[in-house]
Amino acid sequence: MTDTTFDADGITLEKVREYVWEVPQEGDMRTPARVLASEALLEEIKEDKTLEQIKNTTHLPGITNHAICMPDGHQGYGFPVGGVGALDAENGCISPGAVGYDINCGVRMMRTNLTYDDLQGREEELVDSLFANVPSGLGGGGIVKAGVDTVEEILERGVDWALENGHAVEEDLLHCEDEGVRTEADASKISQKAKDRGKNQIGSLGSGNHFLEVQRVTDVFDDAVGDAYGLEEDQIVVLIHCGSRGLGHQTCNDYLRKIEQQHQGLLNQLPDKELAAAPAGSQLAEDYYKAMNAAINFAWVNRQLIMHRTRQVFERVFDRSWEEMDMHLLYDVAHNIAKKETHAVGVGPEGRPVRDGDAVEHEERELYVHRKGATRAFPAGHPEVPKAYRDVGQPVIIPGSMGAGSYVLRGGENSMDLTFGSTAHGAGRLMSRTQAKNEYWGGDVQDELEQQEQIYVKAQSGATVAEEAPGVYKDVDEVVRVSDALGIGDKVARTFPVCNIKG
DNA sequence: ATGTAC
Repeated sequence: MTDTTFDADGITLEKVREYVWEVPQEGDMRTPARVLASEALLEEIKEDKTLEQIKNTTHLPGITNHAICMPDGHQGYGFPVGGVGALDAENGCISPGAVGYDINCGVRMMRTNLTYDDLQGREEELVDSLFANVPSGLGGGGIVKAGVDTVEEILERGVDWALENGHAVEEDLLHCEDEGVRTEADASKISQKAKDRGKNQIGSLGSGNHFLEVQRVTDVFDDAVGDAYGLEEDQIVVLIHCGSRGLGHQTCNDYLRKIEQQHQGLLNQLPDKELAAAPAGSQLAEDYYKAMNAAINFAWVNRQLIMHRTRQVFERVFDRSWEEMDMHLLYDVAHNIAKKETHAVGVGPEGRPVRDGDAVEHEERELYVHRKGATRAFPAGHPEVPKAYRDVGQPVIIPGSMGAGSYVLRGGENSMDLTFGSTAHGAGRLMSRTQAKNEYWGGDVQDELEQQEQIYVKAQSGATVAEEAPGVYKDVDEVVRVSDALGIGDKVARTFPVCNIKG
């Protein structure tokens, strides 16, 4: 390691500038790979296959500018969790592994006008009531029990279905990425098996790192943006982190197998089978995109039902209407998706995308922006930022571990130039689930959190608590510090857990 | 992440 390079066991990164590192283009790489991280985070990132994977990603046809690894990057299926890959939507490809198994895993934050004082002494009652009323854990059981026809409606209509069926109010849609619906969804592109898995899971948290957390706002770093978001110190908020459950998982699996079979030519060009991709314009690329959009809609309805049920739980516990408690959706943002987006891309003399320094002009290009474990972070003024937040930028919600709290950021000024409008999505794991279960015991973790931090955790399984112990995660403060310093997602507020329910 | 294994 020198001032300008970082040696990571066989892969040498060159420092472009503070927090920007590059794996130079070589061999069959189509572009360089970039890692946005501090030296401290790089020391952790280099411990697994993250760097190799982000390098592999640059082999995908149509990769534009560079494959990008976020400060919270870690190893995933083929493509790192914490990766952004913008692939040309005309001449490139789309890759299910670069979206992730949990299609539209994401987070939403709901505000309240309660303060920490209002809750103290009632944490147990609240956590018990949430746990009893919000389905969680592996397998079936959701807030809505329905048939496949209902699933199909949800797949195509997204949160609009929830609105029509009394699980949402109009404003909920406005404060959701894409207003809670991907219109290019087609339920007929989702397998019967996936729909069958989904029909018993409409409105359910799931397991693993998914949770519902009641939190208090401990810091507001930017008063003006905090104001626009309706956040102030000591306020109680609710954070919901979950995805598309078995339906999304099945959909990812279905299309990976089909793409592996039908696009072997492309597969053979790639260094890792897990990056299997369908060429833009192919039938499977179109089908996967429509299916993925449908699974995205399912996940938004899932988070919506859980949020609305949480309003009802608060109504019972605090004996007031949710409107009186000001329980409005701040924002819902996905962190496992791909989307056709138009971005300004540097183009060389032959009209092909080139690195910015070599560009003779910039052109608007349509790209499949894959964000896997990465959050959209559009800056102020972007037309896709809801009107209420347009002047300050899109809210970005970064969940931390259950002992460390979470952050609210706003899309930064540099995000469009550096990351196709994206930033990190969380703390990132430090150790595997298996390793975590050897290091921790769920009951001990729970007792310690309650006694030392006054955090009340209730889970279906002790193993899940061990797997999610605060110590298995990277330092979320450092991840957010780097995002803020790069100007891709700026710090707005920090929260700390009060009650947490999980699978 | 996931009815935690093709």
